[in-house]
Amino acid sequence: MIDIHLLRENPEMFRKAFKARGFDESALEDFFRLDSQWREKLKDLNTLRHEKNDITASISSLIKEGKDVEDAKGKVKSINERINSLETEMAEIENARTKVLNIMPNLLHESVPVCKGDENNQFHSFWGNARVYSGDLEEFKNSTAGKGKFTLIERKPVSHVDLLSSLDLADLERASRVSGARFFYLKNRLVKLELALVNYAVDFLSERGFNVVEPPYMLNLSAMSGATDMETFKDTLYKMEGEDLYLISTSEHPIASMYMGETLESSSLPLRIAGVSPCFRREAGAHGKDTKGIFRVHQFTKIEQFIFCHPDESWEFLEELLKNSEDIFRNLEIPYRVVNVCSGELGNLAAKKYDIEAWFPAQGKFREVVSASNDTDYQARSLGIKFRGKSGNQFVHTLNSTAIATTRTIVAIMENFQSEDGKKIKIPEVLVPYTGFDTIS
RNA sequence: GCGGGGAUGGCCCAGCGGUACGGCGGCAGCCUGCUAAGCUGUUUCUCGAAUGAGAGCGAGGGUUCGAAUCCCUCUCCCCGCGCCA
Repeated sequence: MIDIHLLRENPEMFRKAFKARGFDESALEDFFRLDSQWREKLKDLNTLRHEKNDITASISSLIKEGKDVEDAKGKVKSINERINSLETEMAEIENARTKVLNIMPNLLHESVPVCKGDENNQFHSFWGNARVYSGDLEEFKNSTAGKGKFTLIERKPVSHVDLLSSLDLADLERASRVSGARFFYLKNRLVKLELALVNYAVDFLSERGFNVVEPPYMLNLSAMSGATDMETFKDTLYKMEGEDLYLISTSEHPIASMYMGETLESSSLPLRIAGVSPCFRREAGAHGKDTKGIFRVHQFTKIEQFIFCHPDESWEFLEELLKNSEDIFRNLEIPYRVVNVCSGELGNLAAKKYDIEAWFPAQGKFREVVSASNDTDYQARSLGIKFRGKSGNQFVHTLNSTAIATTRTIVAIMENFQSEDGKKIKIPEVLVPYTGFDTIS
C-alpha cells in the first residue's frame, strides 16, 4: 500500500507514476473525493465522542453526589445514535477508500524505463558464451544489443520436452491424468538434480549471510493480501476449499508476512532470509504458452532471497540480490542477460525490477529465470512491518529475488548442457558434489 | 477432538465495571572531571497548522450512561487427556 500522507501532500508524484505504468488516473480523483469526505466525518465523529466522554465522566461524579443521572443518560443515548450512524457511513467510505488505495501502484525509481511491453525492457548486461543456432542469431543479437558473446552451433539442441521422455526423466502424461495439464512426475536423476539445485542454493545463500527458512505453504487471507496485491494474484492463487487458506505462489509471501504487525529493533536490520518452498500457481490466462514440458507448471520448487532493511539502504540491497542471483547462474555456467523491467510491466508492489533471462538454445530465446524487486515500503506498509528509528517508527523496505526456480533452471541446464547428439546432459561442475554424478544419459 | 489456563504498548507484568500501574529496553536531555550509577522527560495509531481531540488491552459482536474488566462467537498460545507421521 502506498503512503496515504505522501499521497495527500504530493498527488503529482503519484500521477506521474500512474501515467508511466499505464494506470487509470481516475483512481486518484476517487481517492481524494472519498478521503475528504472521510476526514470531514471523522471531525464530527470525534466531536460527538468528546461530548459523550464528558457526560459519561460527569455521571460518575453525579452518582457519588447522589444526584439524578437519568437526564444525562438520555443525552448519551441520543449521542450514541448519531455516533452509530456516523460510524456506519464512515466505514463505507473507508472501505471504498481502502479499495482504491489497494490497487494504487508503488512509485517508480528514476532509473526505470518508461514504456509498455516486455520487448521494451531495457537491456542491462550479458554474461557467458551462448550456444546459438544460426537461425536464432538475429534474435540473439537483438536481445543483447550486440554485446552477447556466442558460439555458433550447427544443430539446434533437442527440446527439453523430448529429452524428458527419451531419457526417462519425467512422466507428463500420467501426471496430466491424475492432476491435469502442467503437472509432472519428475523421475530418476532429474529428481537428484532438483535436490542438488536446492542444496546448492541453500549453501550459497547461507555463505552470503542469509538465514534459511522453510515457510508454511499456505497463508490466510490477511497475510496473503498484506504480502501481495490480491487484485493481480487472485488468478494465480489456489484457495483451499472451506478454509481461510491459500497455497503460496512463492515463499516471498510467507517470508514477508513472517513479521506482519511487528516493530523491529533497528539493530536487527538488515534481515536476510532465504526461503525454500514449493510454489503453486494456477497460471490462469497462460493458455497456449509453453504448454509442453516443465517450463511453465502449476507447481515448482524455488529458493528465494528476501531482505528487510532500512529505507536508506534498499537500493544497494537490490544490487546485492541481483549480484547473488547472477553469481549463481555464472557458477552454473548458464549464459544470461539482465534487463531493467520497464514501467508498464512492473507489478504494483515493485519500484524497480531486474529480470535475469537465461539463454535457452533450443528455444532460441532468452527466458525469465530470476526476478529481483525492490518493493520499498509498499509491502511493509500493507503488512505493518516497522522498525524503531531515531525519529520514531518507520516502515522497513522489503526486497525479494529468485535465487533458483528449479524447473526453469533444470530446463536451462538441459538445453545448455546437452551433448551434440542430444543424448546426454552434462551436470554443471558446481552441482556435481551435490548430485554425485556428472552426466545424465 | 475433550477438559483446564491464557492473550494488555518493543519486551515483562498489574488492573478484573468509572476511562491502562509498574519494571526493563529504546530515544532525548540533565548531572557526574572517565563508555558506570543516578535524575527528568519521552516511547502506538488517526484527525488537526497548533493548544488539542479521538481511538487502542488477540479479532468480531452484545449488555451498560460508561467495558481491558461482564456475556456470546471466533483465532492463536500453554498444560493435561485422546489421536497421529
